[in-house]
Amino acid sequence: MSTASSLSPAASQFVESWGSLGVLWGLNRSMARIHALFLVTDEPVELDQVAKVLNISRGNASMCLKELRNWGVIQRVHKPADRQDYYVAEPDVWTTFFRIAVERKKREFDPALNNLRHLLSEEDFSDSPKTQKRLEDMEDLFSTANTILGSLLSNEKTGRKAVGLLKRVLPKG
Amino acid sequence: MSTASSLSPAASQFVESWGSLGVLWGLNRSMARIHALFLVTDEPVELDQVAKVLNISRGNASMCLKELRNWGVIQRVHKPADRQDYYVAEPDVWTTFFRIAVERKKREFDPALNNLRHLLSEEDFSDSPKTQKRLEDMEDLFSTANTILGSLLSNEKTGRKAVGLLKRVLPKG
DNA sequence: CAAATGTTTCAGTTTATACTGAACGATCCA
DNA sequence: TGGATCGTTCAGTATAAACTGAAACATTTG
Repeated sequence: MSTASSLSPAASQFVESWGSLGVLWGLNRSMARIHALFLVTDEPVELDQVAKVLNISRGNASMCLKELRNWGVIQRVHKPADRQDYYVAEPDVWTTFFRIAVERKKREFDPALNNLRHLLSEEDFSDSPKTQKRLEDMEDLFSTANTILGSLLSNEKTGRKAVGLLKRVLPKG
Repeated sequence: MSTASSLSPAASQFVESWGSLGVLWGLNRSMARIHALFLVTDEPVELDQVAKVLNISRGNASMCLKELRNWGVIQRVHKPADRQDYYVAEPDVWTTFFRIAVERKKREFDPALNNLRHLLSEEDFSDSPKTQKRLEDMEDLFSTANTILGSLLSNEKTGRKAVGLLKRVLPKG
């Protein structure tokens, strides 16, 4: 698709679109653009190329690459007799999706649930039955979400099966 | 729980925690704090009280209340012989959850999917089979998500049943 | 071990988002 | 009809998030 140093118009458009679209995944604009670049590039790419092609600073590129690696959606690779770091996208988009989901649950959902549980156990809201009920329902909702997410995300294979099953079993919207 | 003009320490703590936690739902801090205020308050509350109790401007309170109403998570109510607008939270937290999910799909997911489909149909990425495959997989992933979400969210009752089923059927994380 | 090459960090800056409060418009009531 | 009450809007301001670029750090090689 793309050469090492510039992008075709089509690829470029994809990169920019993915930039906004990536917010859905929880990536910021630069991270999403970089990820898109890898998605449309077969060859391993190194930091300088990323910065140059996307017109961002090396510092930003470095931080984003690190973060994308933390999320497990790109990998660092090396070429023989070349000490530069190259990066490639995780080839399987479903794996990518699951990795991000797992990571976001860990970073965002789990602390929120702990916080909520802590609040509801420490504090006494019970002088109003209606309020009490609502907060209990809220905890139930979060706990249920936790159970389902935990199950779907504990194991990628299980998750994929469940997704396939859901797709077949659910009535058409 | 709370009187009309101030909050108990417990309620106050809940409001502040929900403020950060609400980002998970897609609300900003003020919206989440206001929503939390309604969750721990039985009586209908009016704009001035919201602004005063949460220490935010009337303008901000007004905009947030409007937005929360758009999301369908609070309702406007009136007292006889009183022309002020009062607001109460949707009492059912699952309904609240579904309304927000429906709204976010509409606002965030659907346009993203359209964008992606448009890109993949208009542009030709096919000179690299690997890249082409990845983009097709991506479209498949989004389409599948669309089908599942559409089904779960098309009807609240269906959605609730599916959630209950999932909870029972899935293996423990 | 010094120079060259490649990577990371972070203080300062830019950009995007959220918030304020005064002005305006609408509705009610004397 | 004119003042009072209540709600909304929006230009300006504050806060938070993202990004830059130069300096520091690490690694390799002659």
